[in-house]
Amino acid sequence: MIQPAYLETFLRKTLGVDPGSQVADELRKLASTINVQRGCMAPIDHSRAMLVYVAHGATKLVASASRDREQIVAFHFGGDLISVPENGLHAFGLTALIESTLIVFPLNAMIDCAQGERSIMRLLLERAQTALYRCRDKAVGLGRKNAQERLAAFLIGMTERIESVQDDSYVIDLPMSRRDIGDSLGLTIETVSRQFSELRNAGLIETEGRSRVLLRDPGALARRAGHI
Amino acid sequence: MIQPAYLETFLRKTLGVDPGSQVADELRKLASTINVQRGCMAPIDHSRAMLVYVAHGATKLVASASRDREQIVAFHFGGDLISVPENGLHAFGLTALIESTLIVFPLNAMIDCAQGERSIMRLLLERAQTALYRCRDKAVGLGRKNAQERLAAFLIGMTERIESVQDDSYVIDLPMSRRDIGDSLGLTIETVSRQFSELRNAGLIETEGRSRVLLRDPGALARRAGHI
DNA sequence: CGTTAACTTGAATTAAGTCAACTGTCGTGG
DNA sequence: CCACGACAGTTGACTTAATTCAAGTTAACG
Repeated sequence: MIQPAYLETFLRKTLGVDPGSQVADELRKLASTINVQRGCMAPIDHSRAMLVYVAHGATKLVASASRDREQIVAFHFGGDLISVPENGLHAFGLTALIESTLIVFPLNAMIDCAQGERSIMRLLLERAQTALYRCRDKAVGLGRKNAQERLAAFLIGMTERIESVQDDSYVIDLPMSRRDIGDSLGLTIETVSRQFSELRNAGLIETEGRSRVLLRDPGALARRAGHI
Repeated sequence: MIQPAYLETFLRKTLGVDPGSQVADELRKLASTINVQRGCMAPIDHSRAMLVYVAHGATKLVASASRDREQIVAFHFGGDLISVPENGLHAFGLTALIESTLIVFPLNAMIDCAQGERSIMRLLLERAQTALYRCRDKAVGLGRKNAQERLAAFLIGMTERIESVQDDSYVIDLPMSRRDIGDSLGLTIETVSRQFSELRNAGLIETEGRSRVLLRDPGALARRAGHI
């Protein structure tokens, strides 16, 4: 079930557009709000670049390097803006990790109609920069870090994005599976599992069930992440 | 020796700004044009994000994962725009591969003064998207491709950017060393060398001296690159 | 409470890294 | 213009981190 309010909130709060303005009207025409169930791929037209706003939920942006070799390029959470490229070297797909509401715009049409609005252009540019910086950090991890450093960096990064504090140690409820973590870190599911065990044995983390992780010593974890 | 004309050309041709306008004047005040010798790091203030235009030359953007583990995040050539982040998780440095002329702007100040100009904002956004897409493709390679696929993809990618045709086969003069290629592909110098030899033995490429590569069978090379 | 899929653990394999020796290229100075 | 030196690149032998294959466990859901 789609809350039409999501689009209005996005226009007003995120883009800072006057709901009565002509730009708002044009953007409403371009937008399609979709609800995607856990594990389902968002039905996105991949023949042109799209801009997706995560109104609510969590998603993964997956590239297929080839048959059964997938690389998760980024995870996204409520409030994030995702730029989904048209298919090029690799095929991209956007999949919901939990039930999510997404607002989808054709990127170029959206820019055409927003280019007069300073606040929108500025926001898009800032978000693109953030995505670029995150992607670069990911590249550094994939290129030059070992399995343990990658997992530690992943946990630290996730904590910054979905943290909730509980008696002086950070608690995160990961919406993604071990397979997703592996596909994001360029590792196999088994290696991810072994590294979880090592961090657990070292007393740096605890786990509860499949998804909950408690960071018992964030400082030590950050050191293992190989951040200078 | 710095050609002052570079800045004017950048303002007029790349940004599409009227040289007599107030914006042009403000941008001139923000810009610093520097000449960087082969192998030297550009003297950039890393306490804030910078935007660098490569007026002429070739550069590498390097992140230090930690002592003697460097990851090259991107290569750039004349006409490219680079967004150099302020130091965060990793320390970044921009180094010239050959003697280069760079025009450096503080990113935020530049956006402040350009945000009224549609063409500039649009250009910056497009360039940021391109950088993001390239970075994602790099992440896919680093996460899910083997050494040979990485080198093949690298050669194909470089050909698209610095190609010159010579009797029906592509010829590229790589401005970077084997070490740079390794640091970009997340491999050691020895592995890069072995993969060059394999591609050579397979008849897909020939090499002349240290830097020249002839692509004898670009189609087969692209197939080895693992592009779908 | 049972079933299934997700996760974990262990043993064997492999791709890439490391260490070490050798060779080729390129720039310099005789 | 050639010879030399220094460094970049290549090749080989060995090591290792992560993958693969194969059993177990455990968590979550009906």
